[in-house]
Amino acid sequence: MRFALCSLKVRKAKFPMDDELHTPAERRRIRVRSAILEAAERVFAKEGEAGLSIRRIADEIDYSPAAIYKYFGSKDELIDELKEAFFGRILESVGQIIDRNEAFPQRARKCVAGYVRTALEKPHHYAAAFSGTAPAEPSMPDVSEFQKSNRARAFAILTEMVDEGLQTGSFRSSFSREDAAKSIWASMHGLAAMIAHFPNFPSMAAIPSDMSQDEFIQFHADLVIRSLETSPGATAVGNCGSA
Amino acid sequence: MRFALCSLKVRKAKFPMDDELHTPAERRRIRVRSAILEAAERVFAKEGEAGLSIRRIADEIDYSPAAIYKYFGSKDELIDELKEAFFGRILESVGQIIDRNEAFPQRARKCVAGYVRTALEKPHHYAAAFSGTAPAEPSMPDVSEFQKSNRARAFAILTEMVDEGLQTGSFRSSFSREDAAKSIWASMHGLAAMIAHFPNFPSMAAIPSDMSQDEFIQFHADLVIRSLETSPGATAVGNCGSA
DNA sequence: GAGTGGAAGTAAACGGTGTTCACTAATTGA
DNA sequence: TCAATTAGTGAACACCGTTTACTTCCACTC
Repeated sequence: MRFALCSLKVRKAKFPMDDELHTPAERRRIRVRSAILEAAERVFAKEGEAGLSIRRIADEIDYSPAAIYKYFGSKDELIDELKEAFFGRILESVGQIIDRNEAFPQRARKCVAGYVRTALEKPHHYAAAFSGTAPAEPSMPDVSEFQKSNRARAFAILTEMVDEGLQTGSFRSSFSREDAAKSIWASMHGLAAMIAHFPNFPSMAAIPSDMSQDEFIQFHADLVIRSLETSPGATAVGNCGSA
Repeated sequence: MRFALCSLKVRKAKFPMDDELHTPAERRRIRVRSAILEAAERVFAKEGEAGLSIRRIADEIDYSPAAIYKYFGSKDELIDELKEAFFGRILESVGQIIDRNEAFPQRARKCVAGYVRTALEKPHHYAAAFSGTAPAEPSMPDVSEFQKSNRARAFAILTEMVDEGLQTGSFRSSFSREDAAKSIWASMHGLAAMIAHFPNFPSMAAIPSDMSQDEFIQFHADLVIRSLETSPGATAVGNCGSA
């Protein structure tokens, strides 16, 4: 009795939604799945993407490598989940900053600096999240699927912030909200990527800097916001408050 | 006769400097070495870092995989050389722009835009050049070694440009030349990395843009330079000349 | 409680990777 | 011409992601 009907994805049981997880089997499944992700997280943070292998994860939790494929379709799928969770953490951190009761341009600066700082709490993760030439279309099949991703939500937050800047007159009215937000994103991503790549940027071999990394992040954030401001004469550029 | 004296790197003959390459053996060695690099280049540009394997290169030039190790110490060493050559191309392109006879702020903008555009002629290369958490100290042992690298020379060019901006009064005098240059570098790297990762940035799933990619590069470059200007009132932001 | 269907988990294998080693073939210099 | 060095090779090692056939175990129905 070996018919191939419905043969694709026979093995991998579906992951129970988190609204209800009554049966012991489901609870157990969630526990094992989390253990895998946590082990992966551990290895990843310590040794980067290169050091992360299915066999290594399996070792870490005393499982066989094949067992992991009962919970994740592929290594990429597993790593994508790590990245998504990581972006969730950045999102949360930036969200906290943006919700604070503070005057606009200063809040915007802190928002940019906060993104970079949070991103760099796990340099390996950040580097990996943007590594390689990436998901053009196929991996993001559905529009609504993308809008639920933490990347997209982070971008939405950024756009709202730009909107506020435009409406309060802090930012030049000729800028489109989306394009300005994308430019900000590119600039702050650039610094984060730079530091993730050169661990002690802005200091580099033979080109030391008199700023600490944290001061430079603030400096860069000031400049990024300054580029959009209506009259950037008297901004905070130069004095580098760190929080 | 199997003493271990001087046993490290016995096999790999040293690569002849390019000042004199008289003997046929040396010429031949250079030819083979170049063939390897060209094959690697070919595969890399087409399939990215993931598709590049020693065996694949060997296939391409009808050699055995082991032969390649007579010319390169490791795969990483080979790839590093590809990256370095790639940065050389960016450097040359930006250098051409910066040498043109043109008014300052406009030239600076074109310089930034030029970096991004040239970087993206080979997206795979650019993504790879900054992939992973990178050479902290060990791979850049010598200061003078670093200063000869194309990365360092590119940075030097950027610093000179900032200097010009400071001296002509285009840029705010309170900025340090190095820090301003590093901020610019981070911002333009950010856009390049973004496009290398999302091939049709600034358009993304569900968030289209009314700008073409080239227009957006110009727009971003305008903003980056604007962030440093003394009085950025009447800059070119908005009108997106593409060359 | 017995039995059954399906999920959990595993050992072994497949085809791939970077790299090394012992070896032969070719080239060079004296 | 002969010795020494170099170029090049095939086979192997240790690893990788993934699949397959298999056993074990659990939950549910009769």
